[in-house]
Amino acid sequence: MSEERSLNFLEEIIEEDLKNGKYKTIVTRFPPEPNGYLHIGHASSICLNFGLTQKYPGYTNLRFDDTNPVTEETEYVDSIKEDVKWLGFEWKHERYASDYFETLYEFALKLIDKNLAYVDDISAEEMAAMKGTPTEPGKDSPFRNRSVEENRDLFVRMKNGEFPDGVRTLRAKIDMAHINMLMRDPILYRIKHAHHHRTGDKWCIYPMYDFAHGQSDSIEEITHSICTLEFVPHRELYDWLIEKLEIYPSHQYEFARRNINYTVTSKRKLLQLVNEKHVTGWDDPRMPTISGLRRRGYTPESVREFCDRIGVAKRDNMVDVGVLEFCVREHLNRIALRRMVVFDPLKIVITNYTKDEEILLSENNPEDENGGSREIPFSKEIYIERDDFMEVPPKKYFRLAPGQLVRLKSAYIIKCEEVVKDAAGNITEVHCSYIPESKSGEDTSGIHVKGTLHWVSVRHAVKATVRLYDRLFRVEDPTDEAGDFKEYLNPDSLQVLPVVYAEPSMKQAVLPERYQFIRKGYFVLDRDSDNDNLVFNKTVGLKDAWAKEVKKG
RNA sequence: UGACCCAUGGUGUAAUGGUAACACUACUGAUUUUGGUUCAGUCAUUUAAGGUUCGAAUCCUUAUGGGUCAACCA
Repeated sequence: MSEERSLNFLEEIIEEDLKNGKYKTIVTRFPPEPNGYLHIGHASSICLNFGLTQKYPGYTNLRFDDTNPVTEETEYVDSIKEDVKWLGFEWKHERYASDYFETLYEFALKLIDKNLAYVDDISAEEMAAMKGTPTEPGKDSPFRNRSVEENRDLFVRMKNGEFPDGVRTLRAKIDMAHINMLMRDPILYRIKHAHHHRTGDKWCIYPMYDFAHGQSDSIEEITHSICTLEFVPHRELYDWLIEKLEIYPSHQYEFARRNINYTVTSKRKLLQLVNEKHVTGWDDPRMPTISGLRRRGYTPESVREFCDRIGVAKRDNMVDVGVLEFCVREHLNRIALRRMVVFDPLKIVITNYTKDEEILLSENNPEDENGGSREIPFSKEIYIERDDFMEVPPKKYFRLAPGQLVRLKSAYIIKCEEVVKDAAGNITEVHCSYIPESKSGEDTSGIHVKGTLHWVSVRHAVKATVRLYDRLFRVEDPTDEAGDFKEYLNPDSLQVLPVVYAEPSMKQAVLPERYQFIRKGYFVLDRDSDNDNLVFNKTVGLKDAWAKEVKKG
């Protein structure tokens, strides 16, 4: 039973650290900024950080990187917590960078006292101009050599609110000619007279990312601070600050963010889609957000499985959504209740059926022996799917056609006898005969048919609404195309079928339950449902070999 | 015209100097009361060129390609 699974590069680092005694336990953190909802890319980071401390001794904190009050809101904090929990993880401590504002302020003072930070009065424009370029060194600010006393005085006054936004900053004194642009006297604090979602109006100076993240890691004694590749150049500054501050040495490690095709995973872009109403909200089922996936019907298990399968590495990647879809199908196939729902009805009249009705039994899930079964009423008039009948069938079509036999799932074999049309030539109904000895479970007819159709009794059908989703974008990588990424939105990403016909047991449909509409796909009840109308979201379709066959021609 | 990161099938991830593996996709076929599921099978001389070595995807050099860095964002 020894499942030899190779380690990813972070696990290798950790095993090495554990083996050589560098650490006895490890501490990681998941550090979102509460300025948007979490998306599938964050799920990878969550699974990674929490997964590591499930595998190795230690724990994971949830830390909100809330150092920019103008973009952050409590609504986001709440959604993030909900999403992490939904994914199935428990954090040890819930922390906020804002918990540390006082300490961070002390840290800044310490740097000033060591003559490693100074207050600068130049404007943002001047600063940018003096920053240099990757190939040219920057220039020292004329305020770079202020005395420690003056810096201290000015910084305290910045904190006390004596200056308006933007007129002064606190910068680290490193090297304006440094080859790493981030080391060219980075800004540590800026003035923002803004209301913070947690500290209110207490502060008017706020630390920058580089003066908050590593310090928070250090305060929490995070051993392995894992972030994405774009922070690689920040590591040098991360280490410099920890060294100069003489605080707990956390270490930063970077991995490549996971990209998925036909969607975008950037909070900024997702926010645009929400604000400009291209979707109904952060949890629109088409969104790659955790809340969108949840509403779409994805299970936490399937999302975790996905993250596990795509792994972690340092190379750029573009994961096919097909993997995500495979993961939900795999899980849903095991747990979803099978139900029959006809989307586009064609009425079948079984001419030789003389009973008023009868109750048939059908299994809830063929994958689950203990899944039980439910009752389905059968009668003389039923609906089948319009495209399950063809007057002139192509080769290899084994659904209903004139003279052809077909089985109605969990019921009888029927034979098409007559096609009824209206004056315009449209097929209005199809008359069939049934074979009484072919009843499911007690079939003595000896007849074998290739096709089995789902159906619903006309008289007993329950009306419902179904929402079908397609990929949000028409192209694999919308951000890689010319022009605005929104030009590449898929105009047909949502299709609503206001009325579909479901078997009566669907009246009992409940939200957490997952359903497979036989031969259609997986569906979940949406919160927009009410007593008068059930609304279902399509999570993902079934694999469809026939559709492929048809496409091939 | 700089620094840093990266390069293995269509895709993602392994192989940690000893005859390239797993999964997804695609394609075959078998089973099937879901054209689903399940099962069996097919699909790469590891970006290139040198070098080290008995032996290189792995180490070295160079080239090529991709990515990142000049927000008072994170």
